[in-house]
Amino acid sequence: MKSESEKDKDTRPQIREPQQKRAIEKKEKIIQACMELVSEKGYRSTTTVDIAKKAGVSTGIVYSYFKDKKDILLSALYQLFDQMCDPLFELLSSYDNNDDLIAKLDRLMDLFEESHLKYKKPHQELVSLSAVDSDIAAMTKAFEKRIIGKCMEALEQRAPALPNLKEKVHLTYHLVETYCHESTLYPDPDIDYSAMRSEVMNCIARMLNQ
Amino acid sequence: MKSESEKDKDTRPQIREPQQKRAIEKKEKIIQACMELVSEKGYRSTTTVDIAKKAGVSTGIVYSYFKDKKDILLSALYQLFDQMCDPLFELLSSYDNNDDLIAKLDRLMDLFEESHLKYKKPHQELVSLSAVDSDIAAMTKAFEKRIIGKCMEALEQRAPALPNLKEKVHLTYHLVETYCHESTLYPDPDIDYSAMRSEVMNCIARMLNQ
Amino acid sequence: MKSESEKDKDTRPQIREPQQKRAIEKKEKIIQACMELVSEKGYRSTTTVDIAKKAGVSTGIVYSYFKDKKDILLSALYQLFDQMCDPLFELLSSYDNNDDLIAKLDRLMDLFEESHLKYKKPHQELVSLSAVDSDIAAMTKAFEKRIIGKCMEALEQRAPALPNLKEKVHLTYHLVETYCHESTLYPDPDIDYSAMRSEVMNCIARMLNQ
Amino acid sequence: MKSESEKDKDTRPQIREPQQKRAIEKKEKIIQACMELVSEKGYRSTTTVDIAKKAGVSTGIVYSYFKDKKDILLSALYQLFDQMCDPLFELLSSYDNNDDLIAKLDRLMDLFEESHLKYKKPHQELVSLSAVDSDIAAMTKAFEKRIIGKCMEALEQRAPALPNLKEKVHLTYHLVETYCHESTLYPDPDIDYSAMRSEVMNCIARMLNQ
DNA sequence: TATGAATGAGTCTTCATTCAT
DNA sequence: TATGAATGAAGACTCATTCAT
Repeated sequence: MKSESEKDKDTRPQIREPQQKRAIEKKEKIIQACMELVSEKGYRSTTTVDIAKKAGVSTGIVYSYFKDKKDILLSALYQLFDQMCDPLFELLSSYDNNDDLIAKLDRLMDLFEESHLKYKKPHQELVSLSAVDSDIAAMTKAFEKRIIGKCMEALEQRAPALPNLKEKVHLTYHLVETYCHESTLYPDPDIDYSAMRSEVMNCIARMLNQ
Repeated sequence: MKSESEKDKDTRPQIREPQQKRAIEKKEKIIQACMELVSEKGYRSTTTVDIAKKAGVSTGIVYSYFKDKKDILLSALYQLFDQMCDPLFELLSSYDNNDDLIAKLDRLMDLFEESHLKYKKPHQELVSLSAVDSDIAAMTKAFEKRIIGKCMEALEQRAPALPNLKEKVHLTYHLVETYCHESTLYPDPDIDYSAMRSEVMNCIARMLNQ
Repeated sequence: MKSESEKDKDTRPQIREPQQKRAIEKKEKIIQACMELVSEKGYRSTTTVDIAKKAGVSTGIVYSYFKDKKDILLSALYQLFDQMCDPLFELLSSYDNNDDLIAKLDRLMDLFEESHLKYKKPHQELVSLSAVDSDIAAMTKAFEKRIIGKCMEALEQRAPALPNLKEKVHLTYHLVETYCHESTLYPDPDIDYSAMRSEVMNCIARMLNQ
Repeated sequence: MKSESEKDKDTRPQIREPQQKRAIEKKEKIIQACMELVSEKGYRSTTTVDIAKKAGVSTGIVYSYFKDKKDILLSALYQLFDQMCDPLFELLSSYDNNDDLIAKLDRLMDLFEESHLKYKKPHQELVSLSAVDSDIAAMTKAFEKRIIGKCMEALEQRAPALPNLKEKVHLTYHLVETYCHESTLYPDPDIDYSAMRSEVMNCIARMLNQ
C-alpha cells in the first residue's frame, strides 16, 4: 500500500499530472472535432475515424475516453448547450423588477436568434437525434428545464403570484424557440418574420402580464 | 446519369387499368409495411429487405414501385399526412362565423392530440428526418402550409381585417403543435398539461381576438 | 395423323402464316432494339427489359425467340456483320485484274473507315466481348474469314502464285482494321493519320506486289 | 461529392516508414489476388469478397488501399504492363546501330509472343475492358505510347531522316501485336503462323528501310 | 402465344469497434 | 497508454429469368 501510494507520490503524480492534462486536452480535442464535423456534415456522415483524424489522435484512443460514438456526441452537445446557455444566463441573472419586460424579452430573442444562426447545423442535428434517441432527448429536455428554471427564478421576483407560471414560461420558451427555428432555419418567403416576432412578443407579454 | 433517370421513367410500371388494382394494392402493402416497421424500429433500422418481407413481396419488386428506400418513406409519410389531415379539414370546413372560436379550438386541439398519440413514433421519425433531409422537410413544410391555409380561410370569414393573420395562424399552429408534442410525446411530470392547454388556448384566443 | 395434318392444312397454316410473319417481324424488332440500345449504352448496361420495351414486346416473349440475353446480342451482331459486309463484298466482287490495286485498296479503306465510324459503339462492344466470350469471338472470327476469303478470291485471279497469300491477306486485313480502329475510335493527336494511311497502303502494296 | 473526394484523400493510409513494408506487402497481395482471379474467371465474375478472401484479408481493408474495385484492377494492370515492358525495354535500350535490324526484330517478336502466352487471360481482359472503359483505355494507350516512344528512340539513331517515323513505328507495333494476338490467342488452323511471321518481318523491314 | 409482375441471389461498399503491436 | 490496421456484418439496389394469368 505504502509503496503504491509512494509511487503515486513519487513517480506517477509527476508523470500523471501532465498526462492527465494531456488527457483532458485530448478529450477536449475529440469533442471539438466531433462538433466541427457534425456541424459540417451531420452526425450520421461523420465517422469515428474522421473524428479521431481531425482531433489528431488515434481511432483506438477515442474508445478510452468515450463509450461509443454516441457518447462523443453527447459530450459535444453538452458543451454546445453550455455555450448557448452562457449568454442567456448572464442576461437572466441580471434581471431586475424595474426592468422593462418587453425590452428584456427583446434582448432574449436576439440571443436566441444569434445562437440559432451560429449553431444552425448542430441544432438541426440535435432536433433530429432528440426525436429518435432517448438519451439525447433527455439531455435536450434537461437543458430546456435549466433555462426554464432560470426564467422562472427571474420572473418569480416580478410576479410571484402569476398562476401556471411554469406552464407559461414553458410556452414562452417554445414560442421563442419556434420563432427562431422557423425564421433562421427554414424561412418561408410568405412569412413576414418581423411581424411574427412582434406577435410572439405580444403573446408572451399578454401571457405574463395577464 | 442520363440513362439512370431515363430508366426511372421507363421502368416505373405503366399501370394498366385491369392490373392497376393489384398494383395499387401491392404498393399499398409496401407502404403499410414501411409505416409499421418505421413505427416499430425507426427508419434507419428498417431495411428494404425487412419492408419487402413484411409486405410479402420480393426485394426487387419494391424497386418497381419506388425509386429508392426514401421514396417509400416519402409515400408513407404522405399517406400519414393525409390521414392526419382528413379530420382536421373536416372540422375546419364546417367552420362558421357564429361558432364559438374557443369551442372550435378546443375540438381542434383534441384532434391534434389524438393524432399525436396515434402516430407517435412515425411523428417522431418525421421530425427527426425533416431536420436532416430536405425532401422530407419540404413535404412537412407543404403539409403545414396546407393546414395553415385552411385555417386562414376559416378565419378570414370571421376576421378579415386581422393584421398579420398569416403570422398569427402560423404561431397558433405551432403553439398547438408544441403543446401536443410535449404533452403526448415527452410528458414532464412537473408540468400540469391541462393548465398548459388552457394557457395555449388563452394565448390563441387573445391573439385572434386582437 | 390425318386430322392433324389436315388441321395443319386447314386451320393452322392460315393462322400461322400471318403469325409467323409477325413472329419474324417481332424477332427483327427485338434484334433492332438490342442493336440500338447496345449502340447507345453498351451491352452490359442494356437490360432485357429495356430491349423488350424498346421492341414493343413483353419481356417474356423475348425468351421464346432467344435462348438468353447473349443470344439476342449474337443475332444482332450477326446482322451488323452483314450490313458491314455488303458494301465490301460488292466492291470485292467487282474486282478486275486490270484495275489498279492501289485505287481499289483506297476505296476499300474508305469503306472500312465509314463502317467504323458508323458502327463505332457496337464495334467497341464487339471487340470487348470477343476478347472475353468465346461464342462472340467465334462469330467475329468467322466474319473475318469470310472477308479474307473474298479478298483472296479477288487476288487469286491477279496473282495466283503469290506465296503465303492467305497470310498476306490476313495481315492486310489487320493493317486496315488497325488503322481504322485507331484513326476513328481512339485518335491520337500526335499521329498524322493521313501519313499513316499512306504507310499502310504502301505496306500492303509492297506485300502484295512482292 | 465533396466529402467523398475528401475522404478519399484522408482515408488513404498515410503509410509511415516502419509500416510501409507491411502495407505494401498487403497491397501487393491484393493486387496479386486480383490478377489471379481475373486470369481465372475474368474481371466481372471476380467479386471484391473473392479478392479479399484470396488475398487473406478482410473486405474492408481492401478499401483502405484502393478506391474501388476498378482501382484494384487498374493497379494490377499497371503492374502487368511493367512486367511486360521490362524485357522489352532492356532489349530496346541495348540497341546499337551496328546491330542487324532483322535480328533485333526477331528477338522483339519472341518477347512479345512470350508475353502474350504468359499473360493470355489478363491480356484478353485488358482488351475487353479497354474497349469499354475509358480509364483502362487511357492506361493501355499510355503503355503503348511508352513502348512506341522507346522504339522511336532506338530507331532515330539509325534512321533519323526516315519520313513518318512515328506512324511507321505505330504500324510496326500493331503488326507485331496483331500477329502475336492471332497466333497465341486465337490460332487458326488454316494459317501458317511462321509464314505469317516472316511476312510481318518483311513488311516491317521494308517499311523501316524505306 | 403473350404478358409483365415478380423473384432473390448476388454486388459493391461502409463503418463502429477491436486488438496486435 | 497509444496506434491505426483490420474486421466483417449489414445494407441498398440490380437484373436475367420465370411463371401465373
